[in-house]
Amino acid sequence: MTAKPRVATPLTRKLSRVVTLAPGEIGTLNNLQSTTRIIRRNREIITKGRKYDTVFILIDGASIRCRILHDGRRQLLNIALPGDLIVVSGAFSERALYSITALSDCGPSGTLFATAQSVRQGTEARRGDLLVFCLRNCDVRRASDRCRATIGAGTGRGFLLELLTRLQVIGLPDERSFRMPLTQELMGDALGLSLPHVNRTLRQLRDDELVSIQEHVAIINDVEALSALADFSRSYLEPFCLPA
Amino acid sequence: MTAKPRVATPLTRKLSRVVTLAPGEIGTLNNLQSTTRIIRRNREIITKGRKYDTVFILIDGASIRCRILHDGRRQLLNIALPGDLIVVSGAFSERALYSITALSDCGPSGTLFATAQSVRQGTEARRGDLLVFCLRNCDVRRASDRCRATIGAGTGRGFLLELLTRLQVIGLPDERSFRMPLTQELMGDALGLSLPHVNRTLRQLRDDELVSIQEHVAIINDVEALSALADFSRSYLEPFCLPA
DNA sequence: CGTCGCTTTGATCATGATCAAGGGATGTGG
DNA sequence: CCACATCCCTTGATCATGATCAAAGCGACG
Repeated sequence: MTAKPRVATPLTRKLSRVVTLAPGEIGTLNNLQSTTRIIRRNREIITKGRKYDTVFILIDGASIRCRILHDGRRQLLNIALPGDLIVVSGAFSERALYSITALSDCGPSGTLFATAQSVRQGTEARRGDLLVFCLRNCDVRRASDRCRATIGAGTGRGFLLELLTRLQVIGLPDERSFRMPLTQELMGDALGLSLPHVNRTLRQLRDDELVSIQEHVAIINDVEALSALADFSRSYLEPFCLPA
Repeated sequence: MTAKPRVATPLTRKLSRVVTLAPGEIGTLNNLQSTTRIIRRNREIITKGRKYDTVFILIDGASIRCRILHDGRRQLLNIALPGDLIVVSGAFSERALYSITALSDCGPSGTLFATAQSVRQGTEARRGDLLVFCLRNCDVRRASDRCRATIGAGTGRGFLLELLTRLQVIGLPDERSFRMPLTQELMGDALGLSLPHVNRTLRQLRDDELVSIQEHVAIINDVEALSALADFSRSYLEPFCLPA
């Protein structure tokens, strides 16, 4: 047993579910936090049409990728949480397809970034590629599961469960509550529902004592009942078992 | 057993949009067709919970990945067309999360499969990994765009455009028509709409002379008008430009 | 010839959008 | 310290979109 750096950052926690990380790799990946950028809340992390020479991984905070419909409505295409890939276009010499906006303020404990290039450094190159591929795989599963939240039963009621489960993977102090990064308006944009309707649904869930959101903190009182109501299964978050 | 290496298979066409393929690679990838499996229409290609030792790529035909909600409704999570990755769980020693069902009958010109393992063979290993990663990237974009079709404007009217565009990428004899692989019921399951409603929407589009579907052949009469109506942009299908 | 799978259409009902108004917290300038 | 502005949440009333229930048409095929 060696001297122990921080064992668990979001990125290493997430990857550990997917791959068996060597102790050395954990240290390397934890050091990614050094590559920081200052971005304010509601500012663009990535600008549509620009070229980036690296691949970005979100280390802390939350960000959204969205597009604007021609009638002015906004549509969230992705919500990134710590440990998630944000852009891979840098791996190809391609322009970013969408802008990406920070939901959290920046600063010492704010939204930080790492490049996949630096993920590759310190690990053998092919191994680094594999790690990025694993992250990308998570994206596919998540996007696919987004269909469930949107199309599926209990319209949108599984949304909070998705956030909870994703945050649990990367570590939560409390197993049933988390800080809600989205306003009700954004939840509507993510789910294709109107703001009043989101509000009423949450109100209903609160009345049923399943969920409460206060002061930007969501508390899931009855995960079981809500899962049944929303037809939610967390199987899509089950770890891969990669041969070390 | 055709001796002649066809220059353009769906897989190489699709990859060519994303990567610069070396002539030798094209030949190798075309030969993937040799690894065939016999699967009948409506039969499972992949069974949920089973383990597979390879990664599957769909060469011909169409297949769907779906889940059943507890009220019995069916929900399509993915529609795979030729050149698409079907399962990557084989790359990890993981069980398949969902079953996958063939939409087309099998046979000499039916649904064929290739393993990503064989994609790796004949190309340098890291290069092969990259190709698989590119395919996986396409999945992310597509799944992300699925949100558009589902949540976005013109509820479901962009669906036909998505299929058209994806099929154009891998090659179509006619630029505005294609063979429709889905029944109206399945379209409903994909979009979260009821069968009668899908039918009425199509009926409306036909009355407006934008789209007609007859004998399983869809004809898009006015791509421009339909794109505007559905808020469809095909930018997400723009090629990466990978440094050769 | 009858069954089956797929499409078509109608009538009614419910979910969720839209429009509208107000409330509470936080912040900012006078 | 107050006026006021802004952002976000809350709630009500009405309206439209799409679900549900029901029935029938229509090929294909054994």
